[in-house]
Amino acid sequence: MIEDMKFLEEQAELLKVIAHPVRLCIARGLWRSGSCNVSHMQCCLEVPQSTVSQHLGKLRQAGIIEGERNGLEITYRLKDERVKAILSCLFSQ
Amino acid sequence: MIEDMKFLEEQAELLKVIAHPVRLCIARGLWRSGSCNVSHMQCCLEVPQSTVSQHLGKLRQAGIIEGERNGLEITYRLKDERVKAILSCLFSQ
DNA sequence: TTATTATATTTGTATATTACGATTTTTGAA
DNA sequence: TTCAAAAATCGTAATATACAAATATAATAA
Repeated sequence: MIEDMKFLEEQAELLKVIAHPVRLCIARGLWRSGSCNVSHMQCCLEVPQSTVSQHLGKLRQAGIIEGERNGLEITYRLKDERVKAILSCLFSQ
Repeated sequence: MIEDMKFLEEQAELLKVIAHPVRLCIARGLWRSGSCNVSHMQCCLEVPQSTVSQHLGKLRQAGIIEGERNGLEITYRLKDERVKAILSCLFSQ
């Protein structure tokens, strides 16, 4: 019997949110550049606007990113330290 | 346009394999203890034998674990360094 | 041999995830 | 006001995943 199943489920959930090529790409981009607005992500990723927005929604809901509105645009940035650490495991050198 | 989409897809796939509470529990257990046989995992996890075996199959197929047979039993161990690094991000102190 | 234990694989099915067009909301400018 | 741009949400079809029962395989002992 595992006592901390709840904790394991939370960590698995965190991994699941970044375990998608588009979301991982967004997270890595934010980790590298600091911030980015949605339009720019869209043209980099070459997927429809609604698809990008849905992936951003998942990342946002998980508390991995947060957005700040500047006029029409919303600029996102990474805000989860565990995710930053995982990204550095996967993408450092 | 992202040039290394293939690489991103591989890394996302790796994350997806460990992004499940049972598989994450198995991976963490092997990371902590070095090795474990299937029967012992089963009684810790309290899920049916076929379910444990299917999760082990996914981990094995992804190259994250490998098993060695000793008589009737098979002892697994972690063999992926990236996964060890991710586990230490999630579970160190 | 036959029986038993440990593990893997197959199969059916329920559930979850994903993609994407259409629509809506929010904001700022004319 | 009205319009256009940026982003979010909705509806839904396609795909993937998880699960457990049943069956198969591998190793050992009697």
